[in-house]
Amino acid sequence: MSVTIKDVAREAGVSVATVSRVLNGNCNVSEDSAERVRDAITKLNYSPNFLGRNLRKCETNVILCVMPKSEHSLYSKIVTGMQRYASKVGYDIITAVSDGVPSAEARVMNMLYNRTVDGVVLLGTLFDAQSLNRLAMNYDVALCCDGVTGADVLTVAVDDEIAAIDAVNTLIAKGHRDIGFIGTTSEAISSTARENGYRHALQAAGIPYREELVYRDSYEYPCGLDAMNYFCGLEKRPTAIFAVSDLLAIAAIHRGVELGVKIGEEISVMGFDNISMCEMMLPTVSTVEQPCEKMGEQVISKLIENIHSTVKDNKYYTVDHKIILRQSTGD
Amino acid sequence: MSVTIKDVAREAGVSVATVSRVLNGNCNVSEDSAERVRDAITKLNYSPNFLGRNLRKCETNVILCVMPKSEHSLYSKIVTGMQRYASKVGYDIITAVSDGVPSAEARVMNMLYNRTVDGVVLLGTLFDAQSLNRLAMNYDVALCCDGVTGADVLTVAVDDEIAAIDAVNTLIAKGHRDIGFIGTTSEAISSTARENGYRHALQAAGIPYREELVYRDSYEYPCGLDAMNYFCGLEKRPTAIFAVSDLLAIAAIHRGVELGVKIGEEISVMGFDNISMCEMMLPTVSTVEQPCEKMGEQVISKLIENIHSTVKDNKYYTVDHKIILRQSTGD
DNA sequence: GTGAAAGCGCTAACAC
DNA sequence: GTGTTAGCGCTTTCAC
Repeated sequence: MSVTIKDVAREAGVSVATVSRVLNGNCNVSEDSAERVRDAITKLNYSPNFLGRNLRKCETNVILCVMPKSEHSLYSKIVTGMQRYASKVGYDIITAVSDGVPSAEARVMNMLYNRTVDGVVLLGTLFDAQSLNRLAMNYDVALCCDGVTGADVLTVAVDDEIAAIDAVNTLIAKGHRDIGFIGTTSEAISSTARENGYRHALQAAGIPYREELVYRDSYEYPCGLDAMNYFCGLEKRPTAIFAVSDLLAIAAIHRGVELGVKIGEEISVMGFDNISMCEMMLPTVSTVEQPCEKMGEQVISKLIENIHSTVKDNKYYTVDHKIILRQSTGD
Repeated sequence: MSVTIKDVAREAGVSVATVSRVLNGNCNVSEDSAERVRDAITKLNYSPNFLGRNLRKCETNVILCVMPKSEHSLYSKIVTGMQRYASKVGYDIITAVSDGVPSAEARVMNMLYNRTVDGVVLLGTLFDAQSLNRLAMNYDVALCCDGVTGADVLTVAVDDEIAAIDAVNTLIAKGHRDIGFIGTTSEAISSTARENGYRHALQAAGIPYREELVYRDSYEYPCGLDAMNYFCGLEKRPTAIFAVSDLLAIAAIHRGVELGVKIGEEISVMGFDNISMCEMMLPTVSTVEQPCEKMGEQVISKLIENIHSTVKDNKYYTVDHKIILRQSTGD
C-alpha cells in the first residue's frame, strides 16, 4: 500500500541505491539521474520510511526529554532551547511527562532500551545516583536543571548554592534579618543546594540560623499555601521569605494576600526559576532566573556529542543565574 | 555490541522464533522452553529492538500529540488523559510543541509521513480544512479541543457555542447587560463558535449587540491586557466580560486590578478552559471547564480504533462543559 | 511445540 | 556514476 524506495527507483528508472544517494545528499549522482529521482518522488508523493532507515543505521536522531510536569515550571522553556539546537543538527526532541511518579519515569525509559530514541535528557529526575550511573554505562543520558549528588552523569544546571546565596544576600541587602525559607524534603540538588545557600548566606551576614524559619514539604502548590499559614502563625513573623521555586513562592503570596499581609512591604517573597507566571501574578514575583533556553541548547549539544563519541563526557556544567526584582520584594 | 534476539536464542538453546513467541506472549511454547528463554533474557539483560519490530509490523504503537504551547493551557491535562488511555492499550504518547508557528507544526508531521508514529492528535491546529482533509485521506489524524470548520476529521471537543451561551447566560442571570467580549481573529471553531454563542445569548435575552463591546486580537497574554485597557477607556464600561480563554481573562483581570477596578464587583470576568492558574490567581477566576482528561481518553480511543480499521470514523464528538464560579464574578 | 526462512524498507560496501 | 546485494532485528508463515 505504502510507496517505498523500490517504487521510486522503478519510476525513475534507476536502482534503489541511486534513490538512496539522492535522499541522503550523496553527491556521486549525475544531475540527470538526480532530477529523475526527484521527479519520481514528487509524482509518487514518497516519504522515506524511517523505520527502515533507523534500523539500518542503528540510530533514530530522536532525543527524549522526560520531565515531572509541563505546567508552571521552567521545563517548557528548556525544551524550546533543546529544540532550537536539535533542529539545527537534524535531531528531533520528543517529550514525556512522568507526573513525578517514579514508575512512570522508569516506564518511558523503555524508549531508550528499545532503541526508539538515541538519548534521554532528564529534567528533575527521581532516579537515584546509583540507577543513573548504571544507566549511563549503557546509554546516553543527561540531566538538566537538576543534578543528582553522586551521579557521574552529564549535567547542565545553575550553581544552585551560589544562586541561592545571591538571592538571600539580595534580601539581606534590603535590610531583612528575619528571613524564612520554603524548601522541600527532596534530595535533589536543586533543593539541598539552595537550602545550603540560604544557610551560608545567613552565616556570612552574621545572622543566626533559626530552624523555625524553615518550612519543608513537597514542590506542590498547596505546600506553599501551608508554608505561609505557618509563617503567619509565628509569634515573630519573618519579613522576607525565600522559596526554592516560583510555584511555592506564588502559593505563599496567594495565601499571604488572603491573610491580609502586604506582600513586598510586611513580607517580601522571592522565588526561583522565573517562570512566566511571575509576571502575570499581582504582585509580580521577584525571583532567580535560570537561563532556560541556553541550558536546553547546551545539554543537547553535549548529549549529541556523547552519542557520537565512545568516550563519554559526564561533567557537571554550570550556567549563570540572574536576580530579577519585582513587586513581591517591594521593587 | 547490542544483544539481539539471536543471542537470546543461542543462550536459551532455542530458535529465534521461539524467543519471539515468548516475547509476544504467544502460548504455543512449552513451559520449559519459555523458562529457558526468560532466564536467557534476564542473564543477557536483553531488550527487544523496536526498530526491527516496528519495521516488520509496520506500526510503532506511538501516537504524536501536537500542540501550540504547553504552558498556561488545558493541553497538559488533555495529554494526561491521553496517556492514561494509551497506556492501558499498549500505546505511548509523545508530544511536540509548535509554538503556534505553522511551519513548525507542518514539520513535526514528518513523524507521521516517515512512519515514526502511527497517528497524530492535533490540539489547536493551524492547518486549514483542506490540508486536514488531504492528510486524513492517507493518515490517522484527530483533532481535540478545537475543531476546524469544513474539516471532515475525527474531532473531540466541547460544544463551544452552547458552552459560550451558558457562560454569557450566567452573567446575564447575575443582572449584567453590558457584557464585553474578548475574542480572537482566529478562524478556529473555539474562537468563532464562542463568539457566536456570546451573540446568541445576548439576542435571546433581548440585549442589543454592540460592536464596541467586542475586542478581538490573538490568544496571547498581552492581548488580554490591551483588551482591558480598551474596555476601561470606554465612556460606558461593561460590567462583565467574557473571554474565550482563561489566559486572556487572567490578563484582563491583571490589568483591571492595576487600573484600580474592583474585579467581581465593578467588572466581573469569566474565562474559558479552567486551567489550573484560575485557582492560583487572586481574585480566583470563574470559567467554563472542559473535561480535559475525558477528552484526551476519548480522542485516543477513537483514533486507535481508526488506526486498526479500514473505514475511518471522522465524526465530531462533543463532550459536556461545566460552569465554575469563583471570585472574578463575585462568587 | 518448534525451527527455517522470507522479508519489512532502508543504507552502504563492493564491483563494475 | 551506477547497480547488486547483504543485512540491520524482528515477526510470522509454513513445514514438520
